[in-house]
Amino acid sequence: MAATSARARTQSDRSSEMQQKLIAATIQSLIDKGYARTTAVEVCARAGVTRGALFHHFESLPALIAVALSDTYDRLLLGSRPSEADITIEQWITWAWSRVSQRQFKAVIEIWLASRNDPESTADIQPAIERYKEIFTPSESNPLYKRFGSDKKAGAFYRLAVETMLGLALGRAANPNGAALDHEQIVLDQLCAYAREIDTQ
Amino acid sequence: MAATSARARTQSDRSSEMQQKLIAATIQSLIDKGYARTTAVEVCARAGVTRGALFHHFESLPALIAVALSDTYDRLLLGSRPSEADITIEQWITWAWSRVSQRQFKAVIEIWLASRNDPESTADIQPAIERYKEIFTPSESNPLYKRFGSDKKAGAFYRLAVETMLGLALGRAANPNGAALDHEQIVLDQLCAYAREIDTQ
DNA sequence: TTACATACATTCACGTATGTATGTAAATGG
DNA sequence: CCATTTACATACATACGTGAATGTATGTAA
Repeated sequence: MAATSARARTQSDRSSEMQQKLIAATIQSLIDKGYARTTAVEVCARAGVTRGALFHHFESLPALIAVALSDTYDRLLLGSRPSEADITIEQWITWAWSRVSQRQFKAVIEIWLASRNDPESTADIQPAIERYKEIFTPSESNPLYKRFGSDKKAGAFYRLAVETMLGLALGRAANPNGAALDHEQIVLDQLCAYAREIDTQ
Repeated sequence: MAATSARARTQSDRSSEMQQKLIAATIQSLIDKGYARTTAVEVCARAGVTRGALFHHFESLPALIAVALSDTYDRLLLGSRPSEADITIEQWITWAWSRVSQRQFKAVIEIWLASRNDPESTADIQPAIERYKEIFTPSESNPLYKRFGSDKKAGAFYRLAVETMLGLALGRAANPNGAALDHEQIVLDQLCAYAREIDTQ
């Protein structure tokens, strides 16, 4: 009953479905168990497959993690990017925090920190990390920054706001169940207050 | 030539010297190799002793890490706390960053994030983590906060500044050799600018 | 100097992770 | 419809980390 397209299950369908299952299981494992305990056994158990499937589609676990990171990147940050035309800094903060505060972002932080210490995986994962950082790193290729970067103070505040939100995200990641810090809203309100100062200037 | 007090090496001397050696090796391993690769084997190799020594003085590796964390806490943060009498917020930021920017702080972040995911160690380490957070968490027991917390805006900024510095510290920890981010100084300058606004109010 | 406690070193038994080699079922193409 | 490839599962070899058991050296008190 379930699969209406059950008959058209081509090889390439099986492949991409399996890969998506493994990617989802990887991210969830990173959130639940952290980087060190995200093993091939753990990921495959969550996906309901054997390690044979993983090693068929990916060269190694770090290779899978790298793909999972890029996938999360696209899904979380690029998909819903606000139009750069007439956005205020306050609106940008609201948008950015709505992304960074997602549970999936803990997976990103885990990878940032832990993969750096893992020589077996750093070669695979580092390129994906660099891609990730671009969106928050002001540069000419970043349309949002071009909007704010012209003004010196706005540019400095842009970078400050990013670091503040990363600090809050780190606090969530280090908290038992990823719960928000008590003073999270206070910090965000203060950040928005500073943003409005610049917006109304 | 080295040890002038070579003759007075009592048992308790040997113990505390060994414990200090193990603590130092643990912190350095956390900085160099991260939490997951800080094993009992690794720590003992750095300290130049066998695992027998470690397990003689500490119940387990997590227990040693917990002690190392508390030790770093005292050394890094409590030792040089500024006098709360007439400090400005800008001075406080300068002091706090001079602490958080130390390489040893990467060890703290590693523990914050990774030990949470390690059920074997969380019972040992969590109490030490709680101790750590107090100094940055505004509360009645925190003399620095009492100085700023009376003013609502100053209190909000205090918390914001902490999160911003933690974000910068995370960036350093995730960087190859713990190098500073390119825009670190820009963010700190902006933070100080906001601090002066409140100080001169 | 004898008797004991403390401080370590050595060894081994065990669990768990990785990578690979081999087997089998499901698609695809002639 | 059969040959071949693709997609997985199973089994095994290897490596590494932990913890406990046991052995040895060094300090300490009678």
